Amino acid sequence: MVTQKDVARMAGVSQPTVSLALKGNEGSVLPRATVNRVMSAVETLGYKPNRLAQALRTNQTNTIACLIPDITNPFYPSFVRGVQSAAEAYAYDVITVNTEGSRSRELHYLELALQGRVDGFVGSFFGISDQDIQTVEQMEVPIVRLEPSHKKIDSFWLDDVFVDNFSAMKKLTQFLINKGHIKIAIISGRGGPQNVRLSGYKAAMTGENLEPRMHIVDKFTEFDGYNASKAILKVSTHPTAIIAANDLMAIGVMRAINEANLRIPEDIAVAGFDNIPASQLVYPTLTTVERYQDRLGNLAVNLLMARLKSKEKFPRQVAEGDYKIIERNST
Amino acid sequence: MVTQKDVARMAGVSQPTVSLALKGNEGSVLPRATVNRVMSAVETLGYKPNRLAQALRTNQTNTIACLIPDITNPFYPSFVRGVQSAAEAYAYDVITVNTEGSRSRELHYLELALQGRVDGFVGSFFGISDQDIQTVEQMEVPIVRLEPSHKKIDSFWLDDVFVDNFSAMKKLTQFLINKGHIKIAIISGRGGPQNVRLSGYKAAMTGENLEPRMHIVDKFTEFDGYNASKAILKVSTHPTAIIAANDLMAIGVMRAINEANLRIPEDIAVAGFDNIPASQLVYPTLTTVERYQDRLGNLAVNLLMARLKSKEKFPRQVAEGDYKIIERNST
DNA sequence: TTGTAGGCGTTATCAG
DNA sequence: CTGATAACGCCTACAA
Repeated sequence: MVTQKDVARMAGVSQPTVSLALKGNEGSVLPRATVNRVMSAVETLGYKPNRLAQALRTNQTNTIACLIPDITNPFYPSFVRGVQSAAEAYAYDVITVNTEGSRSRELHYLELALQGRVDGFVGSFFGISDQDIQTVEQMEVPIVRLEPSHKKIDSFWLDDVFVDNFSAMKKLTQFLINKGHIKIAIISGRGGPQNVRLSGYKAAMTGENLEPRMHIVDKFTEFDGYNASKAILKVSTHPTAIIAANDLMAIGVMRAINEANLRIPEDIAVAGFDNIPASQLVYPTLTTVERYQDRLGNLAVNLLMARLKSKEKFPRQVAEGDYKIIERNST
Repeated sequence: MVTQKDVARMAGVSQPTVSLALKGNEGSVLPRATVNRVMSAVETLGYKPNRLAQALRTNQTNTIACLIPDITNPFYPSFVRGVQSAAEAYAYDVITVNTEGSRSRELHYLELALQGRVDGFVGSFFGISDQDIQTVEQMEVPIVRLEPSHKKIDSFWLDDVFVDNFSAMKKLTQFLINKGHIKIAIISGRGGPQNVRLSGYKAAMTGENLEPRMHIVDKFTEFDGYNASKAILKVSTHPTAIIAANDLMAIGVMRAINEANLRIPEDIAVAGFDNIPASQLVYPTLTTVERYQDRLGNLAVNLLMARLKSKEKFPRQVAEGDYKIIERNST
């Protein structure tokens, strides 16, 4: 490994001088000539700074961790992508970790910071509830969470980015109502973002004096959507539109409708949530809600960097991301 | 940050003794009592070893980099997952990087090793051609590539894992032939794995004295599959089966067939390659080839670890992964 | 303008 | 059995 010492020897200067020359101070205390000599030595030797040593000395690793429940869940890769590209712009590395959404694993990975491995966190913390905030506060590590809604808490370390799932689902429901649908059912789970979406649906329906038809499921796969719709379609007064709280379930809904020999959207309209890649590959293509996860990733990193670059604590930041109803052929 | 010094003070020993106690030598030179005192101090103080400092000292970071072209490409997440879970078992961290498949970015990220940030690499190197091997050799960093076929080269640092794309596609084609198809077309690109698959198709067809019908495309999206099939379907003697070199294109093929008011599989059978999540969400579900990417990820990490754990160089390793024809409703 | 000295937290090699 | 001591590569005073 080529070190500053090697460079120093070659340039005929001392090692600290090399260090100085490399950081290229604009007010440069060093004379041009010296800097040039050092630089050409760096060049010919192929010196690369050892970032571990830098980190040990400066106490910052230029690395952040990105925690997500599961990289194979189609919602996350583009968030990760957004995080990585933003981080790269700041010359930061990203360690991506699958937490399985479990609290213990989330807490476990937060220890990466205590081991001096990362400077901060970005990601989706399902497990860490508001009562863990104390723990987090005393770790004194900046964290930016990806949340389903605006949470009001006090903290000097926990920032949030969020998309307003409530109004997104409210708007999606309203969109169907405006299309003339009266009997609109929803299939949704109770956890995390899905619960918030459920409320949005309810708000839209009751706001128009329509009766909410809610079908609660435990898990959120295509299969769960399929099963739930089977039940829904059995009833003779079945709805003319079904909303699923995510695209995977919506695709299951579509299959059930197909098998019942009903047409989409003529007999029953279907809408989903998330705009996963598959949503435009199914037939008919699925109306859904885009959350611009890549931008959320960017946003999250920007908030994190604001903290990392600032020497002083400052109160919690919350940034809202865009969403958009994507109208396709299923409605 | 709690350091060994703090622990030492609390346990009434010197700092190096703490270091000794922690690594729990089985032949333990240290008396039980001392170890216990140290351990309880570790416990109460919540000491976590600073891995940067360890890395600086030992010259190994316990981190590997996973290079892939694009995390949003549905093929990769489960490979990454496999890599991460295997690495975790070895107590290694994984830094995942998107290279865009560009040679310059791949070479750039290989510098992570020179910066002392990672111990080795795993992933898909599209850009690094065989002529870069010299460069790689003199970096003296272990790399395990995910390759589309068995490549015979000499190296002490480059290992490969691969799935035999040639025989997989040959088998898939044979599968269709056995179903009675005579006129079977393929839509494929020329690059990387697709080229190998193309050869497999050709081998199967000529082996049965059937005329290959090859449609070469430049890119490999759903849209490209759609366009290519439009052309194919125009001809009156159109094939009774279409193979696409990946699932995304196959799904495009299915759409084109739908729009031509033909039935799948009665009029035309369709098969893809990769078993991406969407392939079982489309209607009808798509017959395709599973490559068990998660296992490949595991395998790759295992090969890498063999090198990292061994103090001596040894000749190149090549490991073959499984594949399987997944028969679904499109054939 | 440059070099010397000290230290970041750890491990390894010695004496004692 | 244990405690100094040095070293990993780098950065930051401060002194020359």
